[in-house]
Amino acid sequence: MDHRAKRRYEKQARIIAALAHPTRVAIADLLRDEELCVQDIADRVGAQRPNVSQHLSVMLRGGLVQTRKDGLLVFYSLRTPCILGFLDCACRVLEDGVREDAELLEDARPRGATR
Amino acid sequence: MDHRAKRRYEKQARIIAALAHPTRVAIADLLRDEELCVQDIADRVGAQRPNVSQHLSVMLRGGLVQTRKDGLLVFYSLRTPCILGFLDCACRVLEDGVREDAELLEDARPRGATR
DNA sequence: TTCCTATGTGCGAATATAGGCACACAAGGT
DNA sequence: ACCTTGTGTGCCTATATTCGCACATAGGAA
Repeated sequence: MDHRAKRRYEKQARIIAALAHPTRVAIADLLRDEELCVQDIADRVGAQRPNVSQHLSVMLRGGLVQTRKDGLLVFYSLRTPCILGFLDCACRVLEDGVREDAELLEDARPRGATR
Repeated sequence: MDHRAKRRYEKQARIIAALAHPTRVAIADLLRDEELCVQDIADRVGAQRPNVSQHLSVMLRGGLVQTRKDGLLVFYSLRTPCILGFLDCACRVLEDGVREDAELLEDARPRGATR
């Protein structure tokens, strides 16, 4: 593998990893169409401030979010909407999985069986 | 946060995490438009068979790839093309980052300076 | 058939990395 | 002076990653 390609894969993986955590997925979903400060995110996610702050710093380092300071508060917002495509694609993968499982069950229950 | 939503975020994060590694990004890029067996992937990625096999098992468990056995070989292929959207979006994030940095440098070099 | 090779995968151990928690501190508002 | 907000630090635990080795399987050759 090319050395330049290797570097690119590392950077891409770093960005993807910035979203590879349940709390960070929840944060991205919260920021779908509004900007929020750390305390609000912590309240809605159900985590503690330092924890949320750390996750936000990971997402900020990855370039997924941007900040806007307003007095005492720091508002976070998504930097590009295509990040939501991650979540939607993940949902599609999940849907494909359940559809496949459903088809397997169809085969096991040939006709008319209700239970 | 709702308990059901929490579960969904965990599942989404698990799928995203299945791609959050340089080697796995490289594998997804290799499988962009062709199916490959483990040995070929190992050769092109520059890793060892057991290592690639483990990464593929992670991607398989996450539902990102599917397998097709043909005699001695096991061919892996992407299960849904929207996964490539992950990579493309990651590239866009990177591009936005360099564009932003370039703009900052523009401000620092007002006019006509070449070096 | 028997032997041999190639492929893929599971297992165990060592290392590296991430997550979570508690605390303290800086900045800004009242 | 006091409170709120956000962030940094240190510590511990859990998980991920890699490697070497061994094993099962499938195909070909003698």
